Amino acid sequence: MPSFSAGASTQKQQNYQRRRQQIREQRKSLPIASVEKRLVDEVRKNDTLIIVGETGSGKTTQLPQFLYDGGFCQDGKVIGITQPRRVAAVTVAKRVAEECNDQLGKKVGYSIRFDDSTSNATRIKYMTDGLLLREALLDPLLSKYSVIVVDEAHERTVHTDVLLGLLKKVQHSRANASKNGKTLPNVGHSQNLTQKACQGTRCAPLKLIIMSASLDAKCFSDYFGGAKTVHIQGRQYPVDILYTYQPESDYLDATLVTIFQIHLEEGPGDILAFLTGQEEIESLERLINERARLLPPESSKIWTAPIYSSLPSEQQMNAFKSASAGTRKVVLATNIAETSVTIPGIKYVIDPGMVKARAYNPVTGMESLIIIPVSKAQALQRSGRAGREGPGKCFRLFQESEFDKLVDSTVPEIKRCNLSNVVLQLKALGIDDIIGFDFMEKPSRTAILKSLEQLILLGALTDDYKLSDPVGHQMARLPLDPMYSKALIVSSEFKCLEEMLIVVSMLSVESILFFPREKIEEARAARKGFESSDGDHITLVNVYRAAAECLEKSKNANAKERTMDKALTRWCRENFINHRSLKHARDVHSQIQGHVQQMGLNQSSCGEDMALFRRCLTAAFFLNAAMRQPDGSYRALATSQSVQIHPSSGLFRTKPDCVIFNELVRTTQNYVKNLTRIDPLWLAELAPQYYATED
DNA sequence: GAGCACTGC
Repeated sequence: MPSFSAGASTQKQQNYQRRRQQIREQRKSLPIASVEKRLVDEVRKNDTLIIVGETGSGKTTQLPQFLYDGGFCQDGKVIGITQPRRVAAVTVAKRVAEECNDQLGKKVGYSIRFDDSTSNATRIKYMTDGLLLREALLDPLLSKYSVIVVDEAHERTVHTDVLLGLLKKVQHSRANASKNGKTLPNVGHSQNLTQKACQGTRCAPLKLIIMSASLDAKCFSDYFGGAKTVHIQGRQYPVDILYTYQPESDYLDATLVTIFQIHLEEGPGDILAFLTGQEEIESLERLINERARLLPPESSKIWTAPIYSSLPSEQQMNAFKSASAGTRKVVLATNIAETSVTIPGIKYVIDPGMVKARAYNPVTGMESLIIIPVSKAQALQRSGRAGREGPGKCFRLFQESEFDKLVDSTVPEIKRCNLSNVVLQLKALGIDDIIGFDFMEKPSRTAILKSLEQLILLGALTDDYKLSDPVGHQMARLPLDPMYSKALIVSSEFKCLEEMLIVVSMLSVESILFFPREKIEEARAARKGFESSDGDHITLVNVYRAAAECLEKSKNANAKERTMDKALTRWCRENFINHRSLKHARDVHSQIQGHVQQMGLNQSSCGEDMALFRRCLTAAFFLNAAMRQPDGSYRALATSQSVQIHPSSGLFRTKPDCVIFNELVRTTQNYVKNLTRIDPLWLAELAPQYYATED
């Protein structure tokens, strides 16, 4: 026995040494490794540095370690690195912890919503950009950070843009604070918050590093007063770009033809085609499989793998599997494959040049999804997906002259979405002048005014645009759409917070009920069991409670957590409920419950009194009321738009006189979703400020 | 009788 165990441990030791050696070599071979000293020097010399690093440069994993070794974590200070996506924050943190030969959550950790793996010992902290914004509400000077690295800044998410504006301000405040010792200037931040944050600590200047993969670093540099820009080489194989000679009128058909052209004429390697949505993917998949049957028997086979975000995870995994010998994999993907996931084995990319994008009309306040041409940067990102493992080819299904006409980069999200949440956050950070705020790219004046107006109607702002006390402060603390935050506060007064907490949790996630085309009747029958004739909100409460009951039952049977989860998964399958969404809703529920407890809101249930709950829904969502018209259509009262009840609503057939709704989407026509029937008289009674009687 | 790019707190 002793000799055996000694052998095993020697073996283990050898494996360990080999792994360490492998990591050292991988790190040394990264393009960024050769410029470590120069980078650390530049960070020492410059308060703000822009780093342009192409894919594969190693900037995300290496730079924080260089800075740590360079002494930027002295006095317990932390290096924070923000990412636009949760999964990136987690995977990079795990990798860096391994490179540091340390347990995750010690020196290296990550923090994302619902999942915190940091400790007092954490010095290199990966997190989502939205989370850092939340931290700023509690510590406006972000005083524990010596360096903040904003990664993937070129993606220009709303969170990134707000964060950049905020960091610029924080940097000024901290620079002045350290110059003046303890007398603190008030640079936009509310005075008492700033003082509290700096009490007893010396606020050293904040180092900012903006990392971007796009070549267009000038906009970042300009924004930060001509900040120094450093370029780091990437490691990417060459990709041949091919254009069509003629314009293609039908990009779906052109994609189909190109897939078979590659399959029959090009060497081995998988294909990735970018489409705009689920419907296109499903129809192209059918077409490919029909045509694949006509291939000559001696030719190699084609295997299609769809991937888009609402596809259940097990089915998404298909796209990552390799095809069997003699078969070519064709991945049909939405934008999810552009940045969020990397699919191995891709040699050919097909880019029809279109994308489904969110659009916002600040006049009507309506968001919609429209299909538009991609930007140059996006086309570049897509073609890069062919060069991850070897030289590749990208087939752009448009002419080269069309490429030149594309916009350089995608319009930042902040210019095409509802800003209520952004404005509320900025107000809570003590930034009062929103119109004058130094955004990197300013949203339209109309959009800002629209959100200010909405926040006043919700009672978050006073008539002179100040954050109201306590409602505005409470609303800003809740990580929810402002209208949902307000609904919780209202429900506390109506004594039905328990029900409203369930409703806002369920409304905050992707759709809970799902209807597979092939089993539509079964799905409908399953929903009958939860359905309320009063409308969809109460149906959602019923679903949530039934799921909780299912979990409670298996808990009483002393089941282990895994068994409980299995029971719930099965229950979801039987009832045609999206398990991922339900789990997410339960996470949101428990997080928000913590917040409302701290705020001391009245946590009671309305019991069986659903009329009370509907009155509460009316008081909360009065801005979204619609009346039936003689022709059977509806009119949204706030905007006078003509709308229809979406067929997914339980009230689709009933057609009540008056409803409140939570979503207005424009597709083939204007649809309202998530409805509850109400008495029209309640509007004037419960929202007199808005529905003052006209006669 | 319709359908939802992708994220995030």
